[in-house]
Amino acid sequence: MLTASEYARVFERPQRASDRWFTLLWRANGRGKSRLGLAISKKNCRRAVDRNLIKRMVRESFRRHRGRLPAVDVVVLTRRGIDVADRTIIRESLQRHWQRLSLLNVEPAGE
RNA sequence: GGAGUCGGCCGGAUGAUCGCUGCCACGGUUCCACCAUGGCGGAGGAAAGUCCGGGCUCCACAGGACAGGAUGCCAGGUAACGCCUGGGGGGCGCGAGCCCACGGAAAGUGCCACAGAAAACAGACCGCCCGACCACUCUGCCGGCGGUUCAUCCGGUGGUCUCAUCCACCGGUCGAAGCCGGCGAGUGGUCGGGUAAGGGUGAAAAGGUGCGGUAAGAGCGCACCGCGUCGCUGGUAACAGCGGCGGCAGGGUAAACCCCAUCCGGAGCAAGACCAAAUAGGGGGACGCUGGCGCGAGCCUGAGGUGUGGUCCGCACUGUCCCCGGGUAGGUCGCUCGAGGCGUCCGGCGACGGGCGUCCCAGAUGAAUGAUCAUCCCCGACAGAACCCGGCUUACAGGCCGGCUCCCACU
RNA sequence: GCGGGUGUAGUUCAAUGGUAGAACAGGAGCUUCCCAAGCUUCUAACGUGGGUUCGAUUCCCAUCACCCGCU
Repeated sequence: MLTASEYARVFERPQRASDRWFTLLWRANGRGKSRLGLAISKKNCRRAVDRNLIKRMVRESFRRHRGRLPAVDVVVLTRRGIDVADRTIIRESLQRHWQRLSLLNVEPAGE
């Protein structure tokens, strides 16, 4: 996702799912493919190195699961404690999120 | 071999596949955008903290002064600095070496708790010394009175045999106790003076040590050191050395106010420049409209139009078109060739400067480095560019190189 | 990117450069048949590291943590 207005459209009327590490907000976009947005707050993750690392991991994981996802705009938010979590745990958490998202029936993007 | 100190450097490596991103080339459609293929790149020594200094951009500005802030031994380096280099001075360390906001307290103001006699301006609590007086004590000295016994000594006379010796007597000398007077010493007290050596308090109380000197003392005198001042010499200078003179000024604190010298305009790439939808509003022009008022700009009124509604009534809204400028969303530039890196030569103790050669080495903008696999090792710390650069500071697994110092052992 | 503020007992706050204090909380005791309240008493702190000073919570520098503002 590229612009502030696209993010705002998701935050306006999102569907959501969360676990200990991440909160995912999504909304159908009617474009025929899924798009990713990141919101890694400085409050939950103080060091720039950790924020960049999490963004890389989310991007890579999204890239590998993208083919099975419905046509939604999804925004990934972090929760507190993410900066001290183990990498493999974060990776598994992301995989569960994508699998769950791919099984959902997403209603078309009605305004 | 051990301990230490200073300086420099590295910050996992290699390969394969799938991805992300910038530029270039050639294509896919004609340009842009986008896509494909190929090539070349793609986080740090601190990218960090934002503590200083500059470049760049915009705003302001004749010059000066005040206010405010910063800096503060000297010289140099630099675009500049609160940085660096070299030197001086002080402190610490056996040493290599390390540390220092290191101008001014005879311009003024403030503060210095407790203790102490006294904390800033010269004084004096104890003590020491001198003098006077009073009281007491005492051995000592002098003079007078007194004068016993013994011994000594001197002189005389006599005896024994001249002398010597011995004996006796006389005189003198000496002389105990006691009394009187004077002197002296000591102790205590009062008063008057002289001292700042010593004691004690403190972080700090009118230089230090020694000798002389003195009633006791004192730079009172002298020597050395310290201080001040003058001169000479060395040094660009800070400063150092030597010599003369002065016996000696006068507490500390300026990271308390302050004084002196030097420097500083303000903001920051979200600076700034440009392009520019939709909606509302501003300016200008043209056109259109029932009636009324007005010379006119215009005002009032309705009609007309749009929406609601099956239709009428009703209700709500309302000139149309074109141009201009500001400007929001959004976008483009600024944006990386630079006080640049590497190599080499020259100048300089050095920081650094100069010449030549060579290289182009991140430029994102919801913000790029990841995933999987293989091999190796010491199994990988602190940590992610956001306009750029020079410093400082802070964080950091492990490792490499070099200089120097101290100790131990052996040769 | 720029700028400001605050760190003191377990908590909330004070304090001219000269012994760090108050309230609440906690412990012990008294009081009560017991509890509460009350009374007495005790414990406990200057974020960290340097420097200036005789002496620093206070002054200066650095650093760490937290909070806030502008764009």
